[in-house]
Amino acid sequence: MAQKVKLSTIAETLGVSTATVSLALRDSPLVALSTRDRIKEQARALGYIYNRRAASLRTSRSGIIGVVVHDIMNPFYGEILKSIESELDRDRQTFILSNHYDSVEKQRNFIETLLQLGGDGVIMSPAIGTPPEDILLAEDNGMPAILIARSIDGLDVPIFRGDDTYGISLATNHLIGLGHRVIAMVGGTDQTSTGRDRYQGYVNALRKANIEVDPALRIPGPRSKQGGFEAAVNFLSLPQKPTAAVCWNDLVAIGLMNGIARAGLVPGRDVSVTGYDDLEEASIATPSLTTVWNGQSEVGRSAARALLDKLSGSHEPDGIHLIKPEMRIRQSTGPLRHNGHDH
Amino acid sequence: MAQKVKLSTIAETLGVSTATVSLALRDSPLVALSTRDRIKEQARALGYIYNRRAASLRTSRSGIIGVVVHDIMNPFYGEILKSIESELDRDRQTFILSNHYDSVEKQRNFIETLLQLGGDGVIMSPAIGTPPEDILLAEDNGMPAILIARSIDGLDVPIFRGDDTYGISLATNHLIGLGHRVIAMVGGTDQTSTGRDRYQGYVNALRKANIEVDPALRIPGPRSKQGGFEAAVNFLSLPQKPTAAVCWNDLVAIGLMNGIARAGLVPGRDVSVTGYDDLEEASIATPSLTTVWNGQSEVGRSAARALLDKLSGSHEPDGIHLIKPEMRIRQSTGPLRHNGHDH
DNA sequence: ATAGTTTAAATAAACGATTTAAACGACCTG
DNA sequence: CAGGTCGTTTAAATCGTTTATTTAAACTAT
Repeated sequence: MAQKVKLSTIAETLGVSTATVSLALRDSPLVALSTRDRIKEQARALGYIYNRRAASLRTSRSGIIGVVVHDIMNPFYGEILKSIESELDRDRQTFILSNHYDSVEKQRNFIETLLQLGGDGVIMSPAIGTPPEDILLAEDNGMPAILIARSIDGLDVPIFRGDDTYGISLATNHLIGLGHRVIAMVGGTDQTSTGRDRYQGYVNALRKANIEVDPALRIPGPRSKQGGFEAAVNFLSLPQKPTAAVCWNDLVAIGLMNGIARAGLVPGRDVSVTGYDDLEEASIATPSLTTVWNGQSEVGRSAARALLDKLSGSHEPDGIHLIKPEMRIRQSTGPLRHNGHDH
Repeated sequence: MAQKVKLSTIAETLGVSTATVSLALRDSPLVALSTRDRIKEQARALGYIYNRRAASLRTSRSGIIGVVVHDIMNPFYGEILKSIESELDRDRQTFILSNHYDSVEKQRNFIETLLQLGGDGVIMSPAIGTPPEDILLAEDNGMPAILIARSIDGLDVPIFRGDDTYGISLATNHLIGLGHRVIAMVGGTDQTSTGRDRYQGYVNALRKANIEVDPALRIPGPRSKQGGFEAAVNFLSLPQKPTAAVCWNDLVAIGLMNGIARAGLVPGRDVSVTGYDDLEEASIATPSLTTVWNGQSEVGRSAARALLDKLSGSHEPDGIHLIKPEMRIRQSTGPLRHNGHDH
């Protein structure tokens, strides 16, 4: 490796000061145009590489933004991340990604690392049980946080997420409209705000239609394809013989449909299934999945935008921002058939 | 935000020098044990946050490792990333992730950013058409690179990947063993080393079984679930009426099966389908997918390990490292049925 | 010509850590 | 008691930028 090229290398070979070089490379009008060109040309010729840690030590702006979610391999977060990425790219910000797998400790480690690196801000979907202090740690050290997808009680930090209560009621109403009366809810957990909101939305819809809410029709837990697949056994052996399932998300729904198919029943005909999120995959599943679009791209885009705005001081995006979900009707739901699915 | 706490803050409140504090916090035996304890306690009490950019400016080691792949949302890379993550975590290295979506330019930007941040090393699955210079840019600036999954010709950099030629021949042989003679190959591209290797493996297996290779049985292109789904139409209208398909990867295979099912045929009975990679999803697909395990976890783990070893100077992992793939037989393949799949 | 402006470049002090050589005191030892 | 050793601490240089302040040169206007 050749000797490292720095500002002073350029300065010396050109007989100017490092200050001039620094200014010139950032196109400051304080430097004469001709000098600027000469300097830039020389920088290129020498293969100069800007040292951001030296710069940020001085300026205390690193251009680094952290993003931490439950699991980046989960396509729901994947779609959010994609839109965050494209928004941050536009502003030439580097983003550091991490999973917390719902471990508060792993999440705290990440925040600490980010602080050490001088991160400018952080976008996060907080781990289950995140204490407000962990977020305050970031804020108190000058690193603003924006929440996505999940809320934390007792914390005044901007948050962007879908309107879960409303969204799940859309799905439930759709099934009720098709004549279903025994509707199970598969997956999710009461430990997150999202989990509580979705269950509430389901309950609300049933009540409004004068259908009695039977807690035994709730199969909590599953949040993945694998989970939905395994829940099928459980679902099919419910004594109430549900004719439809409102699932926690698309993954659970697809897994559940696979499980149902494995048992010899036809999802969409014998049992109606709804998903949630409207992942790309929903439309190519067999049968294609009736689901609720949860505004992933919108959530990611606005959260990133909000953070950038906050950093540039243009305005404070405080409070909660709800994205309105939309129904997507496909083949996995159909009218109630009176012969049911006796097996 | 309270006044920022730095080494000198601790030093002053304790009446020692910053040198002592620096040494103490890193547990140097040069500092008396009692002093060390006093200092660490004070650091905690004041909420001191280590400033890595200041440190790395001096030491030129940042603790940052870059990882760039085609698309982190692709579960194949996801599984690799997961094992890289856990290996790097163990060494308390921060990793910065990026997609290049096969854009050489995006990839170069990433490498440049990483250099600016003083990245210690980079693990990458190079974009299609990556010129060797782009990798050398990293190496020449003291940032060693390790390749995964894809090779680049004319470059002497360690690489870890599955043995594609061998792996795909396993799948092809499996189908031949079941009696199939008209076997299509769906997906992939000749633009990557992987693509060429897999096609070669397929051709080799057919030749060895004295089956004529018909180039028209190759449907190149698809690499995603969506792609496989769309390729089904194409596949089903081939005049040769193939009874089996060797797919580029699990995603294509699952998409293809969905497409086949949509056309009223039963994958695994009317048409045999093999995948490649053995993603978690393969076993819960309907029907469960016969596929080839491609050693993702192994690739990720060893690549990360190799980089860490190289950084610590313990040893150079030069050359190519091939992971041996293994067959996973499930429900999506079955013996040739002589009534075929006329439709 | 002279004072006053403008423009261009240079000087030097940060930023917050690490590290090396030197200082210091206490404690031997012959 | 001069000199050496050992354990602990520190002063000062350094890493590569940015930026406020100075300085120098070049115009302008009177």
